[in-house]
Amino acid sequence: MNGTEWLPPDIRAAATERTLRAGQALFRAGQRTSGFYEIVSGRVRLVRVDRSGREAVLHSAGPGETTAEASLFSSTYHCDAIASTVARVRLYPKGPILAELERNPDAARAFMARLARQVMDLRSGLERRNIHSARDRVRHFLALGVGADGLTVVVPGTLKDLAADLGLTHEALYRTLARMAADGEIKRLKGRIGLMPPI
Amino acid sequence: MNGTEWLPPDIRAAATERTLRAGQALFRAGQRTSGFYEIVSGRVRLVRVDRSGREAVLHSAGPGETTAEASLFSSTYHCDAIASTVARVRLYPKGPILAELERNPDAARAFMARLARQVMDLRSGLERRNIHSARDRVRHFLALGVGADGLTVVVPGTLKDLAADLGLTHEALYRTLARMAADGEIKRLKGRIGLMPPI
DNA sequence: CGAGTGATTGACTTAGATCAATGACCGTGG
DNA sequence: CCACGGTCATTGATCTAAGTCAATCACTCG
Repeated sequence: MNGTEWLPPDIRAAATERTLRAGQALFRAGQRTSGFYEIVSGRVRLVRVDRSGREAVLHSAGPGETTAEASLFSSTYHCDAIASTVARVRLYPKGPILAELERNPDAARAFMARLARQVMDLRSGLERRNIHSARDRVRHFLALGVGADGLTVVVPGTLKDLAADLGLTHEALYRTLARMAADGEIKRLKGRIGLMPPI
Repeated sequence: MNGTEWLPPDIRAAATERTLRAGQALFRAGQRTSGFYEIVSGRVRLVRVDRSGREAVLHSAGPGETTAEASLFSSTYHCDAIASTVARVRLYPKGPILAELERNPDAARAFMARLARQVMDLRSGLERRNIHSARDRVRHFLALGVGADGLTVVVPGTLKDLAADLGLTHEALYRTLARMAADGEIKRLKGRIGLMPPI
């Protein structure tokens, strides 16, 4: 879902890489946009800083994720991008990308499909955050994550990562899973969670 | 930001409206996709139902919002759309829309820009939900919402709506705003919130 | 073999949810 | 014109789920 496989090879080749020190700015608000970025390693955050110096994080992207796609459609950046750690990023230059999207309907369609999918995923994430109970939040995740078998859900990465995704502390997630397992609602498997039919 | 102004007039004209009773399905998972919808009035939710009958809400859209955009790029729906209230919806038929996007680069670009912008907004929403303290969540909202003057933030709709947006109960929001005002961090204005420079 | 990280569980605290009541402000229909 | 029902805004009291701090075990990787 992440990554840039959807880009035609020639465009991908046109990308350039760059390394940032922790705290270094990738771009600043007001600067002319040069394209969007894929994070190769490390983390980069998009922040908006108010007059009083407080910063509000808009997005934080890690390896394999892309950031600042919207910059393709505006002439200047509207926020700062700062490396949170040492980071390696890959710039996909605006001009060639836009030209390709204009010329090649397949690329355009792929890009739109990708964006549409992202919108959906983000919406379900947001919807999930509206759920207050930890247990129901886990249930929501499980319901959306069931594989084709309808019986197991693969846990992407570590449980800690999942906890962050769900907006819970890892302790809260461990406890919730433990209780759900004790109640026979789920079964803990290696890297997966098994769903038990209710009664 | 919401709405469908970006669509060329001829396409907008091709849309058809339809009224749903509360609880009535707009479409079901597995059905062939016919296009995406704009909600004219009422609310429609996208839900995925697991074998055990529990439903997980993916998204809930109100007046002026669009839903199921991703269906443009897949042949069948992957979730159900159910009217939560009596609702009037407007269908933008897939075929003509896709054809237009293919033929007209400007429309395509507008569509992509719109999606990209949505992705950004949703990301900041998600980022905000990662903030635990109600006060910091409000600060995040304020920091992102400052108008050009850099001094006031317009509150879209009622405070209740805002509370839902922020993932707080309305009581919690009222209290937080009251405390922030008492501390001189903000000033309550009619339909807006004034920011006070720190000290 | 340590050092680092994930997984897990316990004890304690707190912020925010929940329940409840009140006043202000509509619009509207008799 | 005003009484009524509805919603928003606001504040108080109480409760609880989840956050925070802390300790332990298992594991993997140079």
